This record gives sequence, C-alpha cells and structure tokens, in this order.
Amino acid sequence: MPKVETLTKFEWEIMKQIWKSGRTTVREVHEALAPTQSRAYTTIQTYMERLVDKKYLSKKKIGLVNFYSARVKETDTLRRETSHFVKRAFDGSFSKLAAFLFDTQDFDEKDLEAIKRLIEEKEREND
Amino acid sequence: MPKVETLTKFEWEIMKQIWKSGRTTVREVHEALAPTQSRAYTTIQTYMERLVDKKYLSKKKIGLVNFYSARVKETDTLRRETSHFVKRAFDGSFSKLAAFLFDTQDFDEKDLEAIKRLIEEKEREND
DNA sequence: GTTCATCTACTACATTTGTAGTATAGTTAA
DNA sequence: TTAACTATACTACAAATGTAGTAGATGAAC
Repeated sequence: MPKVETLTKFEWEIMKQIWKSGRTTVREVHEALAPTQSRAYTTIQTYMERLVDKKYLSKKKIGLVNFYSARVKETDTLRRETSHFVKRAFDGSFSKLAAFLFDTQDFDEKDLEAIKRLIEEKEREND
Repeated sequence: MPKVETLTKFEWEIMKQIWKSGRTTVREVHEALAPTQSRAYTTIQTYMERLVDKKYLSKKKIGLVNFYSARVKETDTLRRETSHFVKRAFDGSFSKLAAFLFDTQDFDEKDLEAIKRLIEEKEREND
C-alpha cells in the first residue's frame, strides 16, 4: 500500500505510462511523455525515484539500467482516486456526482445509450 | 478567474464552508470546521488569505473584522475540478468514468433508478 | 586509447502547501 | 484603569512538489 494516498498530476502521467508498458526505464518514459509533456530526463528520473520511495513503483537493476514496474494496480489506484475526489467535491455522494454530470455535460444520444447498457448489466448482476 | 486551477484538499473544505454561509469570517469558518477538521485559528486565517491572493475569495473589512465571500461559483469550480479529474484519471473520457463507476461501485436499485430518471430528463432535453 | 553516448546516484533550489506562532490594536467587562 | 478576549497583520518553518543540473561509471565505436 502506498504511503501517500493520492498522486499528483505529473505522477499520474508517469504511472499511466508505466501501467501501459508494464516494465520500463526512465529513458522510455521520458521518450513516451516527450510529445505532450516534455521535461528534462533528470526530472523524470527524480519522479520515478520518488514513486519508488512512495511504494507505487518497484525498481530492479538489470545490467547497468534500472527497470521500473508498478506495485499498484491501475484499477485500485483509480478506485482510490475516484473515491477521494467524490468525497472531497461531492461529499462522498456518487449520486450527486451523477446528477452534476448530467447537469453540466453535453451527453449525446450515444453516451446515453452506453450508460443505459451499463445500467442493464448492473441490474442483471443485482438480480 | 482564479490564478490556480485546482484547490487543495483543505482549501476545498474552506471554500465549501464559505459557499454554504455566503459571507463569513475566519472565526466562523474555524468554528464550523472544528468538529471534523480541527486546525489552529491562524491556520484557517492563512488559508483564507491565500485564497484571497488566488482570487477565489474577496475580503472586506467591516469595523475591525474581515468578511470573506466567494468570487467563484461552486458549480463553476465543481465543473472545473471534475473536468481536471476526468482528464487526468480517465483521459478526459466521461464514458470511461461512467463505465468505471458501474464496475466498481455497489450501486443499488435506488441508485440505478435515479440515474435512469436523469437519462430520461436528458433525453427530453436533447429532443 | 580516446571519444561519445547513456545511465545512475546524488545534489540543489524554487515554489507550493501545511501548520501555527507573536505583536499589536480594539472592545468589553470589572 | 486594568484584565480578558478577539482579531488582524505579519512572520516563520517543515514538508511536499516541480524542475533539472553534475560527477562518475560503463560500453560502443573508431
């Protein structure tokens, strides 16, 4: 279990990259993020070391290069982050979040159909 | 428009308290937060001053006391925070968020009925 | 053997966030 | 007049976050 409950913005980007590639290196993450969020190589390195300290990543040296992989599952992290966000912004109420989203988002027909299907699946599960 | 796009955890608590009471003082916010998130009086004061600097609050001195009120609407802030959260955790996709919530939350019959009603309202709007 | 590229380990600083104290002033009660 | 209380304005420090440099080691190419 990570020491710190929530990830910062740039930590998210790094973790998403590592979840995507499985096991990776500083160089690979640096290159993957370069098009959209360019930082120095050593900045990426610092972030990844700190994520090891925070127990989000583990590190293994193979030859001269460190390889990093996630110690936490993406779905578990998403669950935790979503829970924190809803607790903070909507007093923990997922109903309030849903109502807010329906109020403020331009859901089109396709979106609504997709959500209907999710409801149907959930109702089947609940039977 | 605020200088900083997102609020920290404790800033949220302060803003929520101010949205609730309209115009308020440091003492009132301090007392309101005391039961659940107790901090020193001067900590609350510092936070409120910083929120003035960040243009989330405005401050007016009446007599010897400073009164604070929100410069941003709660709904606008919720919209912005939600958008940032979804962009970060779900690549900007509200559909992915919805799917994730249905996967991971124990929605019961009542929840599902409520969401159905929201969909029906939205469909009426879209016609 | 030299040069260049790559990488690690370590270091450093600025800014933001979290937390809370102190000096001073004003008001009220005794 | 004094004491107690409240509030402001200012100050201060620790920790976290954001950012990125440098020294040295290793390997490949020449």
